[in-house]
Amino acid sequence: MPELAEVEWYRKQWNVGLGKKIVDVRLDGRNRVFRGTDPRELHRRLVDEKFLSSEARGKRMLFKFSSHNWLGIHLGMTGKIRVESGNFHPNKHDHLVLYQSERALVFTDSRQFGRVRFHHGREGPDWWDTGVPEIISAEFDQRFVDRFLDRHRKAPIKSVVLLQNGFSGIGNWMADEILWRAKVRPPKRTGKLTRHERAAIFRATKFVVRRSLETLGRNFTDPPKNWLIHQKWRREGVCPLHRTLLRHTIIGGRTTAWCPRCQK
DNA sequence: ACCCCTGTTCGGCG
DNA sequence: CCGCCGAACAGGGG
Repeated sequence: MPELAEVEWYRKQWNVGLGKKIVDVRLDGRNRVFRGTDPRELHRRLVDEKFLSSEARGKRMLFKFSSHNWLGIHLGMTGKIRVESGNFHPNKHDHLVLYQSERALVFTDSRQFGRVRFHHGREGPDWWDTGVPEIISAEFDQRFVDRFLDRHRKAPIKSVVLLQNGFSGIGNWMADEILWRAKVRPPKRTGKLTRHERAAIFRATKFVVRRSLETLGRNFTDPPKNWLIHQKWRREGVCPLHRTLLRHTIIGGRTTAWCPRCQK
């Protein structure tokens, strides 16, 4: 599921455990989700430490613990974060469980495309600061977008909006939502976009992200009824504007829905 | 049985 | 070396 707005919602699920100590950790270090990290160190260092804070950037999350311990989580396609009771017993896909006295903080991921990273150090993990601006920040402006688009002239715009180096946190449904709102055809080569279309893509990106954070990101409620996402997966999905039948294509290996009437 | 998938990474190709 | 694309990862759901 998770794109930036859902990630934000998942991140907050563990907030109920803020300020409380981790009393035990359960994990299977051989699991793929721990690739590139040392799960034994994670286990050893987190026990007895307090959960202090968390933050999200794009689709990534960072959880901070006392004594300079940091936990990074990426949910991949099917990852989820939730809270269970203190006597919770993990099931097959519950790859990481942080027990506190009153609850269990659980990371689960059936397909194991997600990832858990651990870092110990006063400075915080070097993999956290990528230099890519958050879409809601002021640094994500028209100039940044223009420069990014210029670097990918040959690719279809749909693929470019999915690149995390530029459009941090945008995933498949948000990309389609943005291009539909900007009235741009997803297969269009990025280098063929007019100045006007680039501006529309920039504005639509800001808008879709902001509104998604206010709905999905806040309490997992649906985005507005007149958004494309509600039609995109329907066999007979129609454009929310004037009920034209949507067209479906594969772009960059991803299912893409768009309105042949609105999008040029 | 078969095909689909809201993500990322890697190898091949041009 | 760079940019682009398809495959692979792994499992559940339609």
